[in-house]
Amino acid sequence: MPRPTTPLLSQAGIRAAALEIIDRDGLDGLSMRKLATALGVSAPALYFHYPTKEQLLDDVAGEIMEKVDVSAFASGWREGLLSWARSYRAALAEHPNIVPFLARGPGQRDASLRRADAIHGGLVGAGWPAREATMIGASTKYLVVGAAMGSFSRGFVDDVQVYLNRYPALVDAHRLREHADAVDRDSFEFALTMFVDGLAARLAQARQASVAPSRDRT
Amino acid sequence: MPRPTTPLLSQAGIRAAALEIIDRDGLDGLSMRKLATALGVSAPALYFHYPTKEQLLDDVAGEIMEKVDVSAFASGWREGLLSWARSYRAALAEHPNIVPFLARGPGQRDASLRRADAIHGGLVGAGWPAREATMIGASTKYLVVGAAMGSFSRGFVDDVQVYLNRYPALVDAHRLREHADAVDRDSFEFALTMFVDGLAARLAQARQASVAPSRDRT
DNA sequence: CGAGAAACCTGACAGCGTTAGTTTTAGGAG
DNA sequence: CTCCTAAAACTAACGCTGTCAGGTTTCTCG
Repeated sequence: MPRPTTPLLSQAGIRAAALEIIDRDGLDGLSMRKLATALGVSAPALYFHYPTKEQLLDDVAGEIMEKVDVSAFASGWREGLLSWARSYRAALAEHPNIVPFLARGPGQRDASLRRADAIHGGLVGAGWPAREATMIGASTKYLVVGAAMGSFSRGFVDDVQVYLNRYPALVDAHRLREHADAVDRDSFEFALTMFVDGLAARLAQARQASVAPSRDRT
Repeated sequence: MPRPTTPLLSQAGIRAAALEIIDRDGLDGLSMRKLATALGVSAPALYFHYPTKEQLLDDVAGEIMEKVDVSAFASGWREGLLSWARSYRAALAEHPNIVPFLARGPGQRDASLRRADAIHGGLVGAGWPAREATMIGASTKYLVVGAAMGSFSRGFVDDVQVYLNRYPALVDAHRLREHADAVDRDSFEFALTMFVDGLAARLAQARQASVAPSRDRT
């Protein structure tokens, strides 16, 4: 019974089902056949709507990235950067299983470039040199992506004995696992604050230097 | 001709060959059959030395992490942190294709915990509260892992556009790559500096507060 | 009303990680 | 020196994967 009277599939529907499976079963848990079954369809039917699995994942990732907010640079570079970083992290934390995929592809889709442009422009507009604006953007992204992948706290085992005997500095670390998510969130916020504080100090110093230039060693 | 007079395989040899393929062909480019062929052996022979591909990759990753240096905390938390972060990044940058794999593994092997112990201990010994030491460790790892994921190839490409506009004659992938690497390296160093500066300011402030406590607004 | 494209189907291919069962050799026991 | 077990390789095969070819039905348009 091919060619149904009303189409069974759509790109949006495929994306939604794919993301659901990824969230539930992990990235490796998504296969085209399983996805097709979930949609009540045979696997090759998907290829009518998406040329390849990679393209599909690219689109899913793009959809997630839509929630990233780069609009707050209007209220200052600090606000813009914080808002960008937080919304970025929140978007990834909502679908952590897709993060490993982001490690791969070139992913320089159009929307991604537009975001990069908004960030860079916001920073330069606030007085940052272009070169440093690039580095700030890259740095912030490091933080977000690293935090999304890292999950530092999950690296600890739950066996207290191990720590007591062999890793004396980590005696309390076993507790980390219980509130792993909270630790990760706090650590990200901590890192972001430290980084932005460092930036602010640098910018203040640069401005002072440009007012009274070339006066080393007061 | 099974059971050769002298063993054809060893764990170390398998690891070395696997890493070579990963470096050359990427993580997806490594298959057990290809690895076996490269070693002049049939695929199932590998399973005599490694129970699973995941375990093999785990070991390869562990070998790479051996080069990470956590010894410099003896010279102060700042030196320790910088040395750890830089050697960590260097180790990952040398084999960028394996980084996506690290996204998975919780890395709770023995060596990994020993490193975590050294870092945490070094920070606490230098006067950081335990909770903040945890967050500093996590934050630094975020930075390193995020940077290792190659932000440039995968995101902040606007600078490439600038580069192309400025030097239109040099649409040379090689130079472009070099430039991208340089931006990544500089950005990492920048992020690390800003972060550590922020930390230093916080520690100084905390010490001052503990000397003259609860005196807001001088 | 006929043609062609759209949207599904079944069947198949090569490659994947891994298991089962076989074969030859090495190393130690009697 | 012989026998036996365990080691270290082999071939064959299973179920899974992403993807392609080709067939079938239905919708849309001239």
